[in-house]
Amino acid sequence: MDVGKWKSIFGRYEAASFTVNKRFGSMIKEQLQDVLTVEQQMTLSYIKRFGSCTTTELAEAFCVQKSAITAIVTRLAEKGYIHRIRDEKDRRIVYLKLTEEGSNVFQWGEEKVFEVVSPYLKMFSDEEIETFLTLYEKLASQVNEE
Amino acid sequence: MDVGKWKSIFGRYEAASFTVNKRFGSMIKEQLQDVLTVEQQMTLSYIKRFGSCTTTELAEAFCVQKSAITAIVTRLAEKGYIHRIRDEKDRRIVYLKLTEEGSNVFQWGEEKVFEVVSPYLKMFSDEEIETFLTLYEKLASQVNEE
DNA sequence: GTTGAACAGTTCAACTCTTGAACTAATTAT
DNA sequence: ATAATTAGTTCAAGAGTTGAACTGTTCAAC
Repeated sequence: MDVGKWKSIFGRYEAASFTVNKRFGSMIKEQLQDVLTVEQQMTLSYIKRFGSCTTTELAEAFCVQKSAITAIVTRLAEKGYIHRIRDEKDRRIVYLKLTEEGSNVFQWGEEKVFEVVSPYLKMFSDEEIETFLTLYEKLASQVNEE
Repeated sequence: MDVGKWKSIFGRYEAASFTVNKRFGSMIKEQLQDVLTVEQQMTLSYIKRFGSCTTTELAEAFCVQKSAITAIVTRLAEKGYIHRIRDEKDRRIVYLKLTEEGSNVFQWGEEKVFEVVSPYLKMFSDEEIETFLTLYEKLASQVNEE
């Protein structure tokens, strides 16, 4: 019931996320120049966080087909940012790890993204940012339960 | 000062937005089937909201080059969802309008997106959702000031 | 009035990302 | 041993994007 209320809330969410995503996306892309694409930076980030991971894991985390990950990883490997290492026990599995250079490039990119995003986060009061993040994280964890 | 605090806040924001964007994006894409892409739906949405608009306007709103908009609009026009109408006074300008069919398809798509997103918004209390949206909108408006 | 700058939009080649189907190779189940 | 499953890749096709070059139109300065 009260469909109108939810349509209105949905509309507000839609508008805010559209603006934030498009603007941040564009600014981040600009900062990463021709060194990395946004998807490539996120891929390095994921591998960095877990130390190493598989194509299948990345595909699930990014909500895409495995072949999409293969393409991204191949480009990153060609640039020398990623190693492919076969599991010795189960030789179907390929572990992805950052190279030294990949780790450095990721660090550089992460700093660029930080420089884009953090000025806007700093416009909030401590209480506001904590409240906002808590609710955003709640949304994320709910969306994450499939 | 206190760089660590902001790195931590940034990290939380990054993680939450990654999850929400990837999951919602994937679910919305699935719902829109082969009828519309997410970008196409957003394009119809923008035109619907303003009644009519130009390539330049869309390029600014979407933070992309005008040639990217031309490509999307061409595909939508080929499907019969958009009309291109030249301004009689300034013949450089092309107004984009939804056709009857375009309007219907947009309505259908918007309902699909609503069905994906609204269940998650409904998991929040009235107060939470209001707080969250207010802060998200504040972020959006700050990001929007170029 | 003519000329040149600016503007709106399109075209094109090149690239990234994505899907889905077909495939290889390895492991597991029956 | 055979069949099913799993991990990953390859490939063709299509969407979205950029940036440069282009058409056509308007406007400003001389």
